[in-house]
Amino acid sequence: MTNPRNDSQGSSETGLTAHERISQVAENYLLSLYILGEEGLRATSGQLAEYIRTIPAGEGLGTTLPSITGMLRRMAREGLVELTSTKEVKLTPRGTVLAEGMVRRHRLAERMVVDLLGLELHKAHEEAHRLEHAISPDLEVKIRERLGNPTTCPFGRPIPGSGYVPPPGPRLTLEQADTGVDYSVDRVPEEDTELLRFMVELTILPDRKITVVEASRHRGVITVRTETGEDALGYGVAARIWVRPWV
Amino acid sequence: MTNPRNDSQGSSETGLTAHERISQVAENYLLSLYILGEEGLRATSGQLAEYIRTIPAGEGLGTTLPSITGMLRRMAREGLVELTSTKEVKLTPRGTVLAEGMVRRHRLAERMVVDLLGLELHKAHEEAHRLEHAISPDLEVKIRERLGNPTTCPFGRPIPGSGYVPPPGPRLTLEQADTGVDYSVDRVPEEDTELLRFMVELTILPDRKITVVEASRHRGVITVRTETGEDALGYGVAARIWVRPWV
DNA sequence: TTCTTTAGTTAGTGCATACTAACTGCAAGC
DNA sequence: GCTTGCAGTTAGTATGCACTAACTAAAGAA
Repeated sequence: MTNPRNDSQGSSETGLTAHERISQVAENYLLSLYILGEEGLRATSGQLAEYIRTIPAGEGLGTTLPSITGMLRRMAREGLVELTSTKEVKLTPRGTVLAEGMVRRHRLAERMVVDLLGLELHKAHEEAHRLEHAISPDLEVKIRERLGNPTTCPFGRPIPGSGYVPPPGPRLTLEQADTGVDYSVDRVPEEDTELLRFMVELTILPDRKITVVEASRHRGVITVRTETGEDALGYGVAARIWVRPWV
Repeated sequence: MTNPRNDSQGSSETGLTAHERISQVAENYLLSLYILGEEGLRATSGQLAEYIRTIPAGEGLGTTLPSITGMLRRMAREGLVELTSTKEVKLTPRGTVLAEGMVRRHRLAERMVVDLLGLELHKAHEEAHRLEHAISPDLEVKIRERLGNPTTCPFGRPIPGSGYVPPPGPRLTLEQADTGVDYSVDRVPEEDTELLRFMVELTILPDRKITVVEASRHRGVITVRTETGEDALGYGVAARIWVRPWV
């Protein structure tokens, strides 16, 4: 058996972490399930497959439906998830705790590689997908301290357990935004490296100002103005960029 | 198959890294073999078992002789090692390159967690054993830059490919050191956390001054004076602390 | 209502990695 | 020169996690 280890690490701090030893594959599943939930998507095997496909961090894929069924069964056996009758996957309380830990470490890792190590933003997500498995409770505390207790990742998503408070005002996508109104970027997609490069260029980044200059629905193009210039986005892309009113 | 992936990352810098995708277990073996070589030990399965036992970073042990035999066979098949007739294990050129990479990342990780994240020294080795598997060529470059191209890990061991030049003068263990002469600590054992705590306390740390006050072979005790005080060490411990003449 | 499509499961396999138990082959003692 | 012991291998087995192929059930099209 590869799994059954009972470390008794136990982070000395907020008591957030249990840090049981589960496989990296299971860790990926937990993280994926958490994020699906966060995005309000139905957590089915199919969705899971889709999300897991975006994890490039190497290992041995695990992307076909049967692999997922099998893995979920194992995780259900371990008490990490429940398979509901409607073919949906639910995190158990225990699974939720572990999933939160993964997401927390993932987003802290993103912050660390960007803020502390100066990695280019578009590489942060992928790097974090490796590092998230390698951060112990002790190290997590140090990273958090060193970063000054950040509450979001560099893409604007909240770090679980960080005391994140959503900024006031409604959150909407750029697609839904009004023309001529100033918005603050809330969060941006993190996994599309090419898109990210472009967004860094145009400073479409969390907390930067953005204004829709023109939305041409029939052309499927939205023109935005940012601190650094003006450029056009497709509706599909615009729908994945979240903004909130500029204060 | 879990293995056969052909990433084409390729660090943009010194050309040190190929970064093929091999399993973490194989990575641990490579690292262990490299270090056995470095210590001048005969790299047999038994030695390997012993060293691997000191890797606490979790996974599924792998510590019995048969496991090691099997793993070595697989690695031989992959062209990472050669099993000589004398029951010794030799790294192939390819294995050597990969092993060096592992050791490099391991020691950079140690530096990072200590110098950049403020982790307590006695935890550094274990953390690095996790992180070493999660550092991509890109990230490695950033870490190295951020650390100012260190040439040794915090325990005084050279970082392969860093341009480390051994300091002048003979290197000897504290056990062999002359009484009353000033030495500079060269390297200290890294895996014994309790011992490390003590050494941190007494500043028996690389580049610090140390003097043997009294060596009492029959009692098996060596008394040393450091910048922070004076205390006694057993011969066994003293034999694992390397020093060089104080300049 | 029947047919087809789609999502998901079950069945059957393969490989990596771990283990225990039993064997071999050399070195050290007597 | 036998015997004992240790180091290491071989045999046999288990588990995790991946895959393909074949099945099923629900949803939509005809």
